[in-house]
Amino acid sequence: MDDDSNRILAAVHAIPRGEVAAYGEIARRAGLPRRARLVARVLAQNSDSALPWHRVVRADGRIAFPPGSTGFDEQLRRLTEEGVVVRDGRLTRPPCAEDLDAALWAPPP
DNA sequence: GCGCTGACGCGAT
DNA sequence: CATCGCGCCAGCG
Repeated sequence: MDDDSNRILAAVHAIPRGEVAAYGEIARRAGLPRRARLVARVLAQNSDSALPWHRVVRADGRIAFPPGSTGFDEQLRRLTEEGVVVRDGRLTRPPCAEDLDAALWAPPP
């Protein structure tokens, strides 16, 4: 497990319940711009069951797994369970970097 | 080293 | 909107 992986995993852990982030966005937060594919690899390899990997989707709001695959179904199930609305494998509202920034950096009310 | 592949992203069509 | 093409990067044979 190298340092890059740890930063990526930390960024994924930071995604609030009910929110989602794009692979590229996670990479950016991990200090690894243009490494979206690396994020995908790390998630695929990761064994931590506590990791909210299902909150990571593609930049256009679509689930990365091929529709019908077990991974797709599992991610869809978990997102739905968190109240995230998914239709035809796509989020009703695509992941917004600014919204996520606000959610993560906003001071507690 | 080389080419292929993929849980990616983005602009063009 | 849906697709395509091309760039990108790490693993693997």
